[in-house]
Amino acid sequence: MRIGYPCINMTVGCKGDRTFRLKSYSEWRVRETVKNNLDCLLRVLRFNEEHNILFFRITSDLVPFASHPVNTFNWQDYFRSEFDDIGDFIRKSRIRISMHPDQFTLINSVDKDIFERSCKELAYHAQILDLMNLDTCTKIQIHVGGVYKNKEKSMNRFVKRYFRLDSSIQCRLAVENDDRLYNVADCLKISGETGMPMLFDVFHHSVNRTDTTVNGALRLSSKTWNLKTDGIPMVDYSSQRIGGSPRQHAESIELRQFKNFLKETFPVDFDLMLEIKDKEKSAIKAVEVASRDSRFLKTIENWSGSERNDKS
DNA sequence: CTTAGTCAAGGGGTA
DNA sequence: TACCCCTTGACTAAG
Repeated sequence: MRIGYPCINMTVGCKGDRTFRLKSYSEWRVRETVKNNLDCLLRVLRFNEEHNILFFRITSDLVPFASHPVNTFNWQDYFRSEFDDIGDFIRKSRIRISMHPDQFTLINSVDKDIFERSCKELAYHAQILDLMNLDTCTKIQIHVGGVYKNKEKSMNRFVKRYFRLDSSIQCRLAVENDDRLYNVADCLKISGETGMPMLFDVFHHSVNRTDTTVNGALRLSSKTWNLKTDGIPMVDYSSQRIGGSPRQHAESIELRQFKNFLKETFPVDFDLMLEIKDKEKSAIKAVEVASRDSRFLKTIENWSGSERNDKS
């Protein structure tokens, strides 16, 4: 078990998701922004390694307008050595990476143009991971998409469209249950029809549930991950914001609940993404709690003495 | 300098 | 049809 958080670190003092307005687009601006974002990403990854945070979601905003026609700059070649270096660091530290395209990436959209744009956006995500030479255990997680007034048809459209995607994208995709439309059972069905692993989101399950328990859903989704090609399952975790609307994420991790979750899911192994607003602060607390859990300990201890700690 | 409006991209629910 | 929610700042022009 690795523990991590998404995209942003609030301690290190740099932002890895800087962007700008379309109106102020220039090649120079892309170059400067991507340089900043890649530098920052490496700093954040170093911070994470030092704190035993070995799971991290890379922001989709790494390259501004990456899949937009306005961006004709060949950032892939220009930053090749930076991507190489970051990838080397990730592999050496045994950090697990995921990405999560924004909600307008919809491969089941009834609108062909939206599907086309989504393909480009997914290609961009896969390209980032390819440039870092990361394997297929590195996942790009997406939701099923909209219902468009006919859920069954929309699920079938998702499956059909999946098979039209480039294999470099297919091999990295995981489908995640969302908080309103497609629950665990729906995603398991799609997983069965496509062969893609299902990423279980504990919080979404609590607001868009089936009659399966957390543990049941976890076990079912775990079976969809091929250990060799997909790695151990990824799981998203959050709790509800106190006093907030039912779908809002918590400000900080609720430790009592988290301990309970660890107990409840034992001994199923997975990598856990904490979708909590205060980011690395909660991740550090969770690592502290999990350091009494054998799944987490095994991960850390198995790696001592390996390359990772061989820095002298 | 501070502030408020705006920003590439969607879907769904409600009034 | 119009607006709000999800979520998230941070960019940018205006004051």
